[in-house]
Amino acid sequence: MKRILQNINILFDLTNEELAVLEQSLKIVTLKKNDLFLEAGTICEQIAFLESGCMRLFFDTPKKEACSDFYFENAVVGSFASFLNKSPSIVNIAAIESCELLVLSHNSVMELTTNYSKLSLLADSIIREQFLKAEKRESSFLVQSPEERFKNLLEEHPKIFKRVPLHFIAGYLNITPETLSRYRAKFLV
Amino acid sequence: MKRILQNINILFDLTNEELAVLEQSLKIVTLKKNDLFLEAGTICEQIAFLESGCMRLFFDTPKKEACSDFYFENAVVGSFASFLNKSPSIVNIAAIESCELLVLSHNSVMELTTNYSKLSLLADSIIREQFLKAEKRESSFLVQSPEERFKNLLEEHPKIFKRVPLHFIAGYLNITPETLSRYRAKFLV
DNA sequence: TTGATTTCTTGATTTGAATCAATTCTTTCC
DNA sequence: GGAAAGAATTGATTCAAATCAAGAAATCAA
Repeated sequence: MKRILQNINILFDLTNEELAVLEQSLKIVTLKKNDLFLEAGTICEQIAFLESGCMRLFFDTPKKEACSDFYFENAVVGSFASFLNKSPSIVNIAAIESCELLVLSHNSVMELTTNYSKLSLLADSIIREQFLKAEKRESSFLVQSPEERFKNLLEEHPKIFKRVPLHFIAGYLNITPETLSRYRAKFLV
Repeated sequence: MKRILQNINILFDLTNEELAVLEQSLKIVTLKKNDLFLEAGTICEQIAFLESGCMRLFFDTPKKEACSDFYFENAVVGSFASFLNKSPSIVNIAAIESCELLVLSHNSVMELTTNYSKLSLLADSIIREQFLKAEKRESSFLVQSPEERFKNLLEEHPKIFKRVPLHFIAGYLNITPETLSRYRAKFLV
């Protein structure tokens, strides 16, 4: 059984039936580096659990690609704004490394959450998590300086620097790669 | 009947029973200018519909209050992150003007959404809306310059400038009041 | 392996916004 | 109504990060 299913099972104590239907609904998808999971302008029709690899969410901009979020093993991947509203996405999501995803279609999600109460709890819990993340992210822009954001990321998620190209991290922090490079030199990373 | 209930009724075509239970659950609260609806560190135990007046959401920071969102008539007010997770809020919400609020407790929301399908749809729709808003807001920081954010706000929500003190707007745009003042002079507002 | 991209670093310069400071304009409320 | 507090403007200066510009290092592909 996939690691992600194990984790979900541990947290939500699924019945055999729930586990079975969830497993049947999940489609395994592999992406190569740089492959798009979601393209801005299209509707996010699916949500995925990231079994292995890492990905990034980014906005299109004239000059650069404004990287905005990273996903690692066990993350839930997708644009909830687009998925839930069935509206065109304003974000892209792409693989940074080769990735293995367990994908749920919109229909599957609806079916699973309406018919299985524990899966509905799982969905709720994922949604709740998103709200926390969004609030923290917004606060980071409003209350921290770029340098503070850098130090904070370094402290809380040092592994990101091992796996993600620095120019993506620069985008996430909303600074240029040059500035990130100087921060790194300054703090002896 | 309160305007907000009318609007909800129009959108969701409630039954008489639904309308009645919703109305019974709503508690009318009035706030004076600067009164707090939610204080950072406490759990957001209630969500409100703003019947009249306007409010702001802001983060605590050492120097300034980093204003982050505004609410006007018909808005849904609260920290979803704190409300849904029952976790301490990292945001404050306060009245900018005298406000009349229709308040729902956490229990009421749970009861209403589990027992009345149309009210559950209403809740879902509010949640969906939040995701769209959060994604747009994040994109504004990553893809727009401060000056572009200003011009955009001026174009899309000119009335904000009529009702909200400028230093709050400056916080929302993540610039100083001085800079906002100069933008205004530059664009002849 | 080597040549070619791409990524990262380092330096010099520019620039936009913050800061500091002073004044005017508005509210608020005794 | 007038004093006091708060909000907004305007100017001078500083500063942090962007930009511009090479190079170095690493990755990729032929």
